[in-house]
Amino acid sequence: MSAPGNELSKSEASIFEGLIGYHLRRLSVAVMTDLADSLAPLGLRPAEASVLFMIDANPGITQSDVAKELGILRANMTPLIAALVKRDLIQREPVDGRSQALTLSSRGDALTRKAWLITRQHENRMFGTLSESARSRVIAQLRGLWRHAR
Amino acid sequence: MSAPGNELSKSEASIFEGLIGYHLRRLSVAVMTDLADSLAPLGLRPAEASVLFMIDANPGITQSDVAKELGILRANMTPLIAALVKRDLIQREPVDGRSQALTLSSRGDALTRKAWLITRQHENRMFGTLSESARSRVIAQLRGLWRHAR
DNA sequence: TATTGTTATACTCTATAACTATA
DNA sequence: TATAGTTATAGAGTATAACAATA
Repeated sequence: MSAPGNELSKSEASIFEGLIGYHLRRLSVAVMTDLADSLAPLGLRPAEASVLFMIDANPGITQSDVAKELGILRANMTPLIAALVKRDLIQREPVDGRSQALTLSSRGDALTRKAWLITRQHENRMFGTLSESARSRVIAQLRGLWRHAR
Repeated sequence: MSAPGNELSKSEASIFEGLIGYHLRRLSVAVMTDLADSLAPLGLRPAEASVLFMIDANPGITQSDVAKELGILRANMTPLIAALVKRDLIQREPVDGRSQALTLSSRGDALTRKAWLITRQHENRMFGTLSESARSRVIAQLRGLWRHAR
């Protein structure tokens, strides 16, 4: 958008300029695209990486608890988890007759460390112009708006 | 997330707490969901409403210019525009042998006014806790980060 | 040659309903 | 009765390639 010589830029701005939701969505899409591109060399999508981070921080967590934490529907967790098991990134062990405890395999642990490094580099690339205190303020602002919005 | 008595909340926070992208995405999803729910009674999705707003502000704009402004691929504009024409919300008139000028029909104009009102009410509901100056600062912040990110 | 619009296609994300087996 | 996980399915959003008609 807003390409030089594009005569629509002015009116486009006047329509959506005052809408926070518009700018929020536009930034979120750009950031997610960059994260997806950054993780792609590892063969991971953002949702898969977030599942690995969750299991890494909570060894033995069950599939449905990962789903609850990440806001993913249980029905959609099944193929996601199955793909990670098939790639030998995570292991499943029965807790009882229903639940499965999830842990990272050694390959999964190594890949998760790489994914976490890439995610931090991505954050610095996207938000590195902000000071540490500015980042904290932004996060506090976004958290507050989210708590009110949901 | 963060339901009372959920013992995973602490570790969930510790993983993603420092990531602006995480909070950005979470807020964007919540806001978009509210907007979609708000527009649904009109039979409009956010993308369709944004197309109507664009045509309203730029009568005679072509399909591909709407696509460029909104970041929608031309291939995906075809069914979107076709549906709005079929509902008699917009009209197409040939500019030359290739391009089609888009304008709102009287029904489309009436619906667009309702959609705009709903969008403003949605914004006030989501961000009404912010003062006018705080909203301007948030927009400036998001714009700056977007220009750097894309 | 480049642009407008179309068609076909495919992948991802999200969502609901119905089913099993277990608690 | 409620929960964990699965299966099937469907609707959106997004993406690429190839094509016809026109500039």
